[in-house]
Amino acid sequence: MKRPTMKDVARAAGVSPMTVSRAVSGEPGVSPDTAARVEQAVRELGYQRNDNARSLRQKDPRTSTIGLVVDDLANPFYALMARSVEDEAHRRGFLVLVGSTNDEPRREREVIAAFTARQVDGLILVPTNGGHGFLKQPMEAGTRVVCVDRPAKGLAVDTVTVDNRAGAERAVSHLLGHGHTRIAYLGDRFDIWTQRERHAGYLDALASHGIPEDPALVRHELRSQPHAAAALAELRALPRPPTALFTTNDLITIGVMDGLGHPDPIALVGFDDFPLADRLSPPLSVVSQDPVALGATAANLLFSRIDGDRSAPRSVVLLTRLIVRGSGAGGGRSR
Amino acid sequence: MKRPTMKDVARAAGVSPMTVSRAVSGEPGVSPDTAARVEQAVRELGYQRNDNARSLRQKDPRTSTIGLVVDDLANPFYALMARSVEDEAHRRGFLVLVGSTNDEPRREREVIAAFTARQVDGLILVPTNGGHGFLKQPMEAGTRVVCVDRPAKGLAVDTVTVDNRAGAERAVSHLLGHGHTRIAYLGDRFDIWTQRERHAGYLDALASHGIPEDPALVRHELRSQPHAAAALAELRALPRPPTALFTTNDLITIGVMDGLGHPDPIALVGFDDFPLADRLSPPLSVVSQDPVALGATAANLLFSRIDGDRSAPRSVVLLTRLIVRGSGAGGGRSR
DNA sequence: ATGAAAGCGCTAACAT
DNA sequence: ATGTTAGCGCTTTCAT
Repeated sequence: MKRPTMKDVARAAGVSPMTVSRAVSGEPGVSPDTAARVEQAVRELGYQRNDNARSLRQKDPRTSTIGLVVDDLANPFYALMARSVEDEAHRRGFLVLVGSTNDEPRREREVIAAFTARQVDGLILVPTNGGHGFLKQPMEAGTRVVCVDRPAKGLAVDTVTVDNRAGAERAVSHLLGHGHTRIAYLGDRFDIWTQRERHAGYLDALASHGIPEDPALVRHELRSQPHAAAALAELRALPRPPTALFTTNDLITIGVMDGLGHPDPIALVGFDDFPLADRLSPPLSVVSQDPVALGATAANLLFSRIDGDRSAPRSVVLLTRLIVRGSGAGGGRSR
Repeated sequence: MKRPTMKDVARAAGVSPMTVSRAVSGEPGVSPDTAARVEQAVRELGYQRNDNARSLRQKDPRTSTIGLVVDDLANPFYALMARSVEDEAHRRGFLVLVGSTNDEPRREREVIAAFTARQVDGLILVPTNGGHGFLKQPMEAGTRVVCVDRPAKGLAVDTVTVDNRAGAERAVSHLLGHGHTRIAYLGDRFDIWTQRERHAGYLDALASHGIPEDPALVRHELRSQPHAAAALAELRALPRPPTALFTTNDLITIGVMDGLGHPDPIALVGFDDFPLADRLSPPLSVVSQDPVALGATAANLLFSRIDGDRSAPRSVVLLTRLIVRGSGAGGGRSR
């Protein structure tokens, strides 16, 4: 039972393969009568056009396939983004190949190489911190690229991010506004661009309120919930412990939660909203970003490039939103 | 700047295209000296083999691409599954096309048709409730199919599920063991196989404890958190309200949470574990299933089929686990 | 409206 | 070890 080809359909319908091609692709120049006979043969044989072969020969060399390369598809944030990209692609008749990098430059390269070898028309990329020179030649050959969530150093392509720095600044200012002066920063890997931005926003807020930075209150490289919990315990053991916390992603926020109430209450604002954040005690105040909007914006940019837009690379910054729920007011001298 | 082909590389290296083919694919019969010259030309031109063209001509007609079709990629459960499938695929040098169906048979067909038109070697499918006759011809033509999370009615393929019925039975028995006799069932769309199974498990537990079923306590079609919350309110207004709840997915569990404490406390066991379920008040007792294991198992089955396994379709049932955290003990006469 | 010939980029099969 | 020929399934181009 091999896959039938146009030749088989042509034989069954008593026409030439070329006529089948036209009929199957809905092109003009086929009489209604012939079209019906072809359709009949297609149904009988269960014929389906081989789109790989098709795109090999077509004048317009598109495969109608894009690649989506994220840090980790299992991360709800990227899952939402992926779904959003998929919907935009589906609307346009495009398919989506997905790959996770684990933030490893080597795996990123492997995945992208496999994608371009399949002739994807474009790539939506959450870039790792590694170099991206390997993208130059595919891009010259026509592969369009859009970065999302973070920019790729030295890569001049459309990029969609959120205002990480301003969002962090607002979060920390909120804590400052409640009278806190000793605000700890709990962050993830500092080699991730978003983390550096959020740290800069933290410093911005302190500076604009005339609070000197205390290095003892800054922790980077918190890569898991236990790391975050341990960091909080250390901070608590300080001679002058913080009265408030700024956590830079949901994992850290959650990791730190259990230690919020005792011995003294500590205020908290976290980056990233997540389900149930409003139902915890205390309800968590967070900076929220919209992964669906990120994905849709990136996809729209990519498709306009695929459709021929050759203008200069654009940089789109989406806004974050501070959601005040209560955890930012507790602790400190305000209570 | 068109994409260079083997011909271009051949010219640059002063050899025939066939030699380039052999060199690039690492096949024997190329002198080290020639291989080096080819490699040099490849680098200079930024050549990359066109794998679509390759698979068109190869004896073994594989594309090393599989399709993953889920209900909704944004759902954390399927996102975890997808990541797990992707990892298995990556290990074997396969790529993954993804598509969401929204549980709509029509979109399922569209997505699968687009996948098979790209000659995917196999499909991992969370089937909708619609018919799957359209899969027959691709399968005869060599496309392997594995169902996951739920079976496809009338489709004889490998299927990986969890013991939904037994898991539900255990959950409800747990509540019965705490003295509850009026246990409500709050379920999602009854046309979803997993929901019917969980409902059957609910009835099993009642029956084995000699408790008659009370139709007033059974609610289906709860498709969102507000629906679930409203259903609980109605149940509470009953002359003889339930003292415990069995909820059949995380959305319903969460939707119902706010109404758990007042006016009377109600016990709860939910199907599906989710992040922070242990940190809510009360901590939620749940039946947990492992999406990563589901994905990995399905992928392994699929790849063994792709590798030539022609044995009869298998059905793999993974076990769920009852996680007792406290919410199952409250309410009822046990307090 | 239909078909024949050529060729997309690659590799199987058969030379040499 | 290397090259030549043919052809995968399709569409372009140019007939008719």
